[in-house]
This record gives sequence, structure tokens and C-alpha cells, in this order.
Amino acid sequence: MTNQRAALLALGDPTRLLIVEHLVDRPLAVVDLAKVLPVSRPAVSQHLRVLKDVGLVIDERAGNRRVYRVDPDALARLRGQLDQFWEKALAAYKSTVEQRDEEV
Amino acid sequence: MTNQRAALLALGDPTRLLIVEHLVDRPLAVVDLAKVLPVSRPAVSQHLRVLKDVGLVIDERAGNRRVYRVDPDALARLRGQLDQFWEKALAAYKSTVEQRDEEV
DNA sequence: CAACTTGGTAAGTCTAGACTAACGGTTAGT
DNA sequence: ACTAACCGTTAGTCTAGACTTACCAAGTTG
Repeated sequence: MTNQRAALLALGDPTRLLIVEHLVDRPLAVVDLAKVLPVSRPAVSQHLRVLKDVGLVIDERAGNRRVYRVDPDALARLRGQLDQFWEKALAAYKSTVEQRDEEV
Repeated sequence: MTNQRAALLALGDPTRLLIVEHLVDRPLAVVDLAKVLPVSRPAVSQHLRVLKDVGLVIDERAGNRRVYRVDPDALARLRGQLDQFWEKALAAYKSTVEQRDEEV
């Protein structure tokens, strides 16, 4: 369930981030992505495999092709994770500010 | 201003993610982080440098030590970025669903 | 069925970058 | 002044993983 970590790490590769950025706009097949991206088709396939493993993308067969899309739920979970980080960081910040005031 | 893209990529390293996870809880010096993490102190320093360059962390000298903290604003911006992704992905999803319905 | 398209995978190469060891600079304490 | 703690940086090593080439399977078209 704590795949948010894996998902975040998966987005750490520039090419994979590019792929996701394309896929959020519209579902695309591997060939379509390879046309746009600066890497070969197998490279795209491998990246999609990683993104699929961490649950960020979903694939669906459409005849000859295989269409990939981004799972909105996965993005929502990731956003939630960053939200927790944000809350924690904010709390820690306030805490240190208060501590500094007490020192006066 | 500061690229959310770069920040997202910076979080793609496991050690850096670990560092951030520690720093959201409380501000820490380099030594403190090195004690907890499975890498040497210089490695921590280098990672902090990267995180600082992309604006995710802020450093502040405190006498002998140098205390690092996570910038809540940077996290907020990152969350905003994921929010945009999410909205786009959701729109794309609805769009394809409608298109599928029309095909009936 | 033959030609063409799409895509997953295996094998192998190669580079980006994560890591350590070593050194110097700065601050705190005695 | 001397010692110790903290930190950044450099130089150099080394491995994870990104990438390509090649191959095969499955689907589509004519």
C-alpha cells in the first residue's frame, strides 16, 4: 500500500517523467510515445513496465496496439503523500519558530 | 520559478527521499542525518546540495553546525504540480469514456 | 497466406551519478 | 594555543539502470 514511495522514485527518471507528462494529456500507444520521445521503442516499453509496476499507468489492449493511460487515483495518492510531507514540514517549522521565540 | 520538474527528479533518488522524509519531521544537521542514514557524511552533504539547488531544502548556520529543513512552499508547489497532472489525467479519462459511449 | 505493424523481452554496452577516502576551513570548548 | 567536532569539496571508483540491437509473438490488412 505504501507504493507512493515507489511511485515517487519511478518519476525520478527524466524519460519516465516525460512519458507521464504525455500520458496525462491523452492515452497513447507505445509507438506514439516513441515517436515523440528521444529514445527507442523498447526503451519506452521498459519505462512503461516500471510505471505499470508501481501502479502509475494502466494498459489496455486495443486490437493490434496497447494503449497506456495514467491512473488518476495513483496521482491522487501521490498528492496525498506530498500533502503529508507538507503538513509535517509546516508543523516542524512552526515548532522551531516557537522554540526560537522562547529563547528571547 | 524554481522548476517543480527538477524537484520531482531530485526526489527520485532513494537516499534523497530518505533525507527529505527525515527532514520533514524536524530540522537536522548533516551529522545527524549521516548517523541515521546508510551512507557516509559526504554523501549526505552532496545530496543536500542537490536538494538545496532545486529549492526543496533550506540551510541555516547554527554556530558550529548547519541545520537543514524542508521548505514547505516547495512542497506546496510540488503538490500543485501533481494536482495539475491529476486534473489532466481525469479530464483525459472522462474524454475517452465519453468517446467510447458515442461508439455505441 | 504474405506483408506489415505493434509490442514485449533478452542480451549486452555504456554512462550518469552515488559513494568513499582524504584534505582544508571554520567554530566551540578547555 | 591546542584539540575536537562539524562541514564542504575534490578526486577517483564502481555499480545501477538506461539504452540499443536483435528476435519472436500476435494482430491487422489486402
